[in-house]
Formats: sequence, C-alpha cells, structure tokens
Amino acid sequence: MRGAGQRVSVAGGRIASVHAALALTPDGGGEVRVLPEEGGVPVDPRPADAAEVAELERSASPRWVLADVAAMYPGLLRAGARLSRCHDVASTEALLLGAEGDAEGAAAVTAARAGAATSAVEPAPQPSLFDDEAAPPPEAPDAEGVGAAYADQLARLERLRERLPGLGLLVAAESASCLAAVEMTAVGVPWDADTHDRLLAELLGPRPSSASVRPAKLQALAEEAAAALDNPRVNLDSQVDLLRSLRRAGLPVTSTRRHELRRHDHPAVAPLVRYRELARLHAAHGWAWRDQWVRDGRFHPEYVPGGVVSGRWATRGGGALQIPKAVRAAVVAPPGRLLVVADAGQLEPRVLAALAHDPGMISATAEGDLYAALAREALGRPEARAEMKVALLSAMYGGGAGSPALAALRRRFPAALALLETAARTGEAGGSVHSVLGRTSPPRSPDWLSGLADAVAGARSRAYGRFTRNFVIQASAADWAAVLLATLRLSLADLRDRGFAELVFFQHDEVVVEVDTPLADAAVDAVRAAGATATRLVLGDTGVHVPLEARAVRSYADRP
DNA sequence: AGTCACAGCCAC
DNA sequence: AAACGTGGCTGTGACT
Repeated sequence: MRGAGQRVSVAGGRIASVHAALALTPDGGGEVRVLPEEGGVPVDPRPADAAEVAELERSASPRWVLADVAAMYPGLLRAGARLSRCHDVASTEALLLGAEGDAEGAAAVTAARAGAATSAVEPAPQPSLFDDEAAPPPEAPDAEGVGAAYADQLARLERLRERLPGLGLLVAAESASCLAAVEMTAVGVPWDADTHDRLLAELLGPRPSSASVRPAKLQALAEEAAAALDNPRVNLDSQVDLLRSLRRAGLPVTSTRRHELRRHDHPAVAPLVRYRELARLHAAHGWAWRDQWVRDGRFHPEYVPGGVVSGRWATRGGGALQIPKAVRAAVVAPPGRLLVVADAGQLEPRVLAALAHDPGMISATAEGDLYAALAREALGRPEARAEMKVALLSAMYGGGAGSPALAALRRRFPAALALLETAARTGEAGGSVHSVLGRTSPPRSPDWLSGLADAVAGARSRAYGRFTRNFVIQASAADWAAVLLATLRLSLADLRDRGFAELVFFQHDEVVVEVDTPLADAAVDAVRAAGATATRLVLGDTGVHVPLEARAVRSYADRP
C-alpha cells in the first residue's frame, strides 16, 4: 500500500483529502477501505453497501478509487449512491500504458472497457447493488487490491510527471468523465415523442401500421425515382442494383454517392437523393429507433468515455453522437425545466493556435468567428471565410495541399502550420505524438509496412502521418472537453440541492444541461465558468480565447 | 442463422 | 468541389 495515500498530482485540480478504495463484487460481497493518509478514519476493510457509501460520501467526500467505474457505478447509482470524485483504475491504466509505450496493453484495456456490457439502462429489480450479473469485472479485486493498483498507478504517474506534466490532470478529468458518462446514461436525454412523431410525419408520412411497410412519402419518392429510371423493380436500397439501373438509364456514374449523382441532370437524381436521405432517417432515427432507445420520455444512449483513440467519447448503442439535426427539435425540456445548450465554437483551430504558441493565430482567436479573422489576416479578404475554413481544416486533416488559402496560412501563421507538419512527419516515421495533457497516440504496428511494395508502404506511411497530424489537435480538444465536463459536473452538484440540475448530453465540444427553470441562469454561468476553467487549465496562459456559447432554451434545436 | 466487409451517410 | 481526420449505424450481399 506504499504511496496509496499520496495526493494525486493535479495541476490546479481539486484534491480530496481522503481516498477510499471501494471494491464491490458481483456475489454480494463488498468492502470499502479508506486509504491511509489523514487521521481519524478507519483504514481496515469493512463491508460496504450503497447506503454506507452514500453516508461516507456525505461525511468525508473521499476520492473513491474504483477498479472500473463503467462496471461498478451504474449499480451504485441505482441504489442511490452518487459519487462526486473518483480515480478510475481502468481508464487510468489505458492512459498510463499508452504513455509508457505499451500500445498492445493500452488497446486491450480500451477494448475491454468499450465492450463491457454495463447496463445503467436496465432498471434494478431490487435495490441491491449486486444483482447486476451483466457486468462483473473480469477479476473483481478486493479493496486492498484496488488500493494497491492505485498506489502503483500513482507511482507510475510520478515517474511520468517530468515528461508529461499534464497527465495527472488528464487522469482526474478522465475519471470524472467516467462518472459523468454513467450518470448521463442513467438520466437520459428528454425526448418528446409527439414532436418526434410530428417531424417524422412531415418528412415521411404517418407511421405505418407495420414496420415492413414504407411510410407514404418515402414510398412515393421511391416510385418516382424508379419510374424516372424506367425500372419499377429496382431496389433503391441495393447499391449493386441501383448502380446497374442508373447506368442503364444513361447516367455514367461509378458510384451511387450523393455528390456524384448530383453532378448529373437527370429526373431520377432529385427523388433518389431525397429518398435516401429520408430512408436513412427512417431507419436510423425513426419509430423503431425510438421504440428501442427511448423509455418514459427519455433517450438513454450508452457512452464510452475515451473509447476513441484520440480520447473522444464513443457510444455503444443508440447513436447518441450522430443525432441528425433533422430530429433535434425532439429534444425538449419537460414542463418546468429548461435545457442549457452550450458548444465551443471552432475549438480545434483554437487549440492549434495554443499548442503552437502562434502569436498571430492566437490574436485571431479573440474574435468570435476565427475563420473570418484568419481570412482577413492571411488573405486580406474577410469574405474568403469559407475558403479559409476549408484550408485550415485541410491542414489539420492532411487534405489537399494545393490551395492558395493554405499557402497564405503557411506564410502568415508559420508556427501553427509547422506544428502540424512536425506531427505528420513523426507519424510517417512511425513515431508517437501526444495531446497537450499527455494522451499518447498508439505507435504504428511494426509489421504494418512489412512486405509491401514501396509505393503502398509510402501511402500507408502518409496515412499514418495524417492520423498523427490530426491526433495532436483532436486529442487536445478532447482534453479540453474532459476538463470542461469534470468542472461542470462538480458545479452542478452544488446546484442540485436547489432542484434538478443534470448533465444530459455531451458530444465532443458541446454539452446539454437540464435544469429546473429557476436554476437556468446559474447553470448558464456554471457552463461558462467551466469553459474558462478548461481553457486556463488545458491551454495555459497562451492567451487563446475559446468562446463557449451557453443559452437556456426549451429545445435542443433552438439555437443559432 | 450468425458474421463480415462494404457502401453510404450521419455527427464532430 | 472534393479530400482529408475520428467515429456509429444501416442495409446489402457474400460468406460460414
């Protein structure tokens, strides 16, 4: 247990004075062990249940050390024990293994977490903690084992501190994100079925009595497209069949992609493109989707914090990170409540400016519309905003190098562009890069290039360079978002004794908070403050400005 | 009856 | 105008 009571080294983070290892096993056993550091608290393991955890949370507010928040916290939460601070051994292990260069280990830990069958969604048949047979950790360690793992991780963090000074903050923020994800899955997003029905009916026609029947408007579009192709039997959902029919109808296309279809002036194009747009909505976010994912007026997706290599969140079901704009109007606050919707504008290029310490680009972040500012600064034409946006995104994604706007960017903001080029070259050479707080990109696997012709190997190397080029930005933006979430989550806990205040949605650079109407102003303030904290802690004193628009609305769609 | 790759498109 | 980064999800069609 050596070192178990050491403080987590967290620059600017909050530090609990008491650390408690919590181990709960699926067979009904459970124990809590307060780790030695401060006096007056028993250090021997003792049986624990949710009530006791909740009591300890009230009296001591420890930093709970859990083997795997995703597996253990849903049951605790259902039983009424809400934790405010924790150290998640599982997600921390993935971060540490990555930083230590153990790519296989890191990938295995992440894959195990992403595949774990947690189910905060299932209602507990009884208030017991331990009936969740779906999610026993592979080996449920006792509290002493969890404490030992914690001590080991703290020692490894300490060893990495000089090389990756932000990693302690990232560990804390990632752990908090894991708590937030479980809570968000449990509470769900308010989903108004009537509004959803109205949107679907307007676009598709009324809900058919059978799932195997196309809604009327969809059917009409399908018939119109088929008639224009002079082939009433064509299966529009079959790429093979559709491509054949298109070519027979005289359209020299090589794919059935929308952008290729739109190049041709043919009566089938418009109904076909519209059909596919609506067919996708019907299949992915229509009535069947709602039947599966919306219960009691709320959408309960399953989140996997850190499930993406870059540290972004993934989802395991429900498609929460791809809710189409067309149906967002169905996210409506229930009576007496409002949604506080906030998103960081142009987060990634602002992060780039900070990482590169590019003075010109940092100055430009003072403006709300960064792309317009860059167009003015680099091209002298604010109206070239769209061109500049494409050029900057290309620079961050590794896309087309030939545009005049990109050349202008390189002349005017050399430090920013050089950072991207360096990251790309590192990846092309097979090296790793890391985010601002120290999340490490997986190294290219050693045999990735073996046995390939030079040309193929070169293409693969460049592809890996595009990955690392983007990683430094995307992963650093994810760092920022994790600190935002961790900070906001604690602020909302302070609001909660005055009423309902919950994080209900998070997507890369935007959050939605649901609050009782009287708390809306306070929640808006909390979101803005959390954004400022994230910018200060993650991007330091670079002077970069990250605007976080936050507004209280009734519906998710009510925003600019 | 499952599994898989693919094409295509949704989100950031 | 498209391509380029990270994903999820759907239906098809080929496979076991």
